[in-house]
Amino acid sequence: MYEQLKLENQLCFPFYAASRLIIRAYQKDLDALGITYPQYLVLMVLWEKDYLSVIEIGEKLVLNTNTITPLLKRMEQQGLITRSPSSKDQRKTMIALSEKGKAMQKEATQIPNNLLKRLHIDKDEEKIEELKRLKSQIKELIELLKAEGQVQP
Amino acid sequence: MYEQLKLENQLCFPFYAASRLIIRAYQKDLDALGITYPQYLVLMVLWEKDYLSVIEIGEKLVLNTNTITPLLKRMEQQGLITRSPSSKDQRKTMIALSEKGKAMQKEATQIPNNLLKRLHIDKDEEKIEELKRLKSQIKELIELLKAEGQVQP
DNA sequence: ATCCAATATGTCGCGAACGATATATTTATA
DNA sequence: TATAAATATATCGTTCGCGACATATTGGAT
Repeated sequence: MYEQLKLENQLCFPFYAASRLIIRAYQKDLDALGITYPQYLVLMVLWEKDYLSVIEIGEKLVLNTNTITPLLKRMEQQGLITRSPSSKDQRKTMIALSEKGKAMQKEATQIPNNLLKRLHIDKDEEKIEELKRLKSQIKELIELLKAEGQVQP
Repeated sequence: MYEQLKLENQLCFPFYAASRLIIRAYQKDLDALGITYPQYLVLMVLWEKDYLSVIEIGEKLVLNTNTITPLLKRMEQQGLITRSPSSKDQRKTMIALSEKGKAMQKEATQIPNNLLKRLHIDKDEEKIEELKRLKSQIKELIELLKAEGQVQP
């Protein structure tokens, strides 16, 4: 009984397990760059658009300042980024890529493809298309979850 | 340039974000029970099959002993489970549900459905079917990722 | 001008995750 | 039957995530 409480039948668990397994699969490449997975995410955000506030980065990664601030401080210590108050609004801490942080983009280009290689599907167009569709569906779910989270209690 | 490094185009990020958003959506129900999300997962494993070794639980949740041992100790302190060495193999620590842990199953039955309610799709058969298919696809990916992780370096 | 709510960031403490490593017990092998 | 290899668990240190709370700055409303 309580069929709905079997791990097998849960929606939540596959996401939890897949997320960690993907991060593990990335580990080797990230170790080579000397960064962690969340740090990699921050860099990706900044490679796309440099000079953002703490909260702007947080919005993109769905993370709060209590997670991001210490993360960014560690990245500053490693010389990947700089943190400086905005001249327009003294409350804001603006984040900018350092030369080291910028240079790392080139080294990181192969990381997404390496994951596909590790899964032996980098030549499998059909499988890659399937993953793209999967990604789109998950994005829809994310929007649904975000909307729910903003409902007033 | 470096189109493949946009957060938008990453496969990894949707899983990472979705996983955390789902856990957040569960939070209210878990708070009411006084447990965390990983603790909820451990309980689900034990509700399905009681009296398992640390490693057996770890295999189901894709977690190592360095994560699970402290987790189980906290659960023991809360009186949810008991930890005792196996008589057959003194190396094994066997985990069993306490009465409190067993009783919690009944209180937890509505948790999975509450998530669907929060997303306003609990009556939407079509959407639920879509999520089931999504779950199956993610499970396939998980198997692929697990197999990769076991390759000798 | 003054006060107040909103906004932006940071701090603190706890509970995961996980790599590296240690310890104890069992099993296999010489 | 010694002894090495395998197995099961635990410990330690670092980095997240995040709830709760504190601090500082800004933009309005009076």
